[in-house]
Amino acid sequence: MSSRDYLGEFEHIVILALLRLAGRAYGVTVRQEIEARTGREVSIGAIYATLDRLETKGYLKSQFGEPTPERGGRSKRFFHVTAKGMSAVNRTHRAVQSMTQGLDLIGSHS
Amino acid sequence: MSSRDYLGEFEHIVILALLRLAGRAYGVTVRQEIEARTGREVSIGAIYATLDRLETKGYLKSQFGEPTPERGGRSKRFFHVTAKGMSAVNRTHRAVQSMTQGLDLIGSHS
DNA sequence: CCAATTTATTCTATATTGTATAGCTAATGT
DNA sequence: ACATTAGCTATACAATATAGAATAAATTGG
Repeated sequence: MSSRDYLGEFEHIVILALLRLAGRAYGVTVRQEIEARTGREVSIGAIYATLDRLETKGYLKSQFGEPTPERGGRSKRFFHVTAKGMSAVNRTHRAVQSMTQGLDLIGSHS
Repeated sequence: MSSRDYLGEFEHIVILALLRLAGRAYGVTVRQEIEARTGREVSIGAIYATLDRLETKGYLKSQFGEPTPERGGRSKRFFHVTAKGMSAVNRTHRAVQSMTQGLDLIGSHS
């Protein structure tokens, strides 16, 4: 466990997107999922930079997929969260949770 | 609402500490609260830098308190969260919440 | 097979956050 | 006045956030 143990705000969002996209997570879908869920618009460059950083830290692994039978376009790079990545999300979650405990914030009850 | 609408990871933790400390939040207590709740150790400088930035953004306000009847020492600078700051926390919370919806993370059920 | 089109990734550059250490100030007590 | 205490400021640097332009790999039409 190195000095920077918590996920950055955006790293957190991105890794959650990967978890919900499960097997079909790659740049474009990650971006869509974030926008669809939160309404937040992010550049595709921001997504990849973050994915790369997370992979470097060992929180993600990626592999290129076979070309799909669609129109055209380069092959997708699929990402998935590693066990180490899961610990990081959980750690981050626990921290916020413990600080939130007992406070009355919107969406915090039930 | 400017381009950077979400609280950074540490900003988030700090502002939550202020909320739970209510009227008695100043550098030292904020640091203690974070350490007590999360076990995370941060330098006092990190705390102030973040408080200053949040205040600059209008998320916090501060004022110096009267000297206390204790041993000695400089007077405390008390911080409180503004309405704008509350929106920011809530916005940040909602984002994570919406991305977490339905996922099975530790501490996410109940 | 070549050019155009499509989808996706990589590069690069900059602003904002995270974080620590050292140094400075304002009270109090003697 | 001086030492001691508690707390705040200054500064510097590393890591993260973010966008835009450039590049690459497929597919299809002619």
